[in-house]
Amino acid sequence: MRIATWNVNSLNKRMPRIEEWLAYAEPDVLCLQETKLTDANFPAMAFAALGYESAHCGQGQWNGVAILSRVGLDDVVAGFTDQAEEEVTEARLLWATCKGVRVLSVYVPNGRLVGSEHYEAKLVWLDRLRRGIEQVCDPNEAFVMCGDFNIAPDDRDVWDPAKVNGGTHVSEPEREELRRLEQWGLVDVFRTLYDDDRLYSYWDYRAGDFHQHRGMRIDLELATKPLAETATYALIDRFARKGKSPSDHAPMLVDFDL
DNA sequence: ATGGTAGCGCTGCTA
Repeated sequence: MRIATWNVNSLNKRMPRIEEWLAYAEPDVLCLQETKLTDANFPAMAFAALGYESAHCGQGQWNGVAILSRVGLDDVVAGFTDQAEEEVTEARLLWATCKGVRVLSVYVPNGRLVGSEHYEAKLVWLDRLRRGIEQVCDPNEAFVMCGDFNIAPDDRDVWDPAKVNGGTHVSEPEREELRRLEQWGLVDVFRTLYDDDRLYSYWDYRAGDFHQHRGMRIDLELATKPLAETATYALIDRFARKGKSPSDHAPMLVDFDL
């Protein structure tokens, strides 16, 4: 079972590339972030024509998360576990079950500058999400949260920890939130397969960062141990970040032996 | 060359 995640930075702009990528990467499940669409404008029919059921949680101009699946898509819910659907104002969380695997598509707030109100809100947001996971999920079940965490787990996951984003994405309180998820029972699946540095998933559009390979690994799949132990292969597809009109993120996929 | 882009949507915000 191939489960992928991709911050597409506008589904409208990226649709041709996404359709091309679905055809050659053939994920069973694809989590999307930053669709920047309302639900009414989400192209469910186009995905259905490619064999994918889909669900979307959008607000329009910003954010927006989706899950595509060709192996079933059940129990779709948006938002925090302690939040009624009508209270979901920021479209950053979408849950579903795909062939027995609980999947969460997640777009963590950016945080902007360390110490800013946005940074503090990011930490509160992460804490609320983790507490919800601990209440609703079981570390012994098959569960994977996929998406743009806006946190680089380790210094080897960034080109220069002193120069990125005014300190966000690499600060200790943010990384502590990741470690709390790990303490509960989640595993950064990519790191069970690769130890190397300089394996990035995001490069700023500005200053030729992609071509200078000034990037960060902030797109993650965190899986419970029983699921993570079945992982046989992972790939951050840098090819999909090249060429005309790419997203600033590459897609990542993981093969689980299910 | 000491700044650089991209998307949304129409002015500046977000990343």
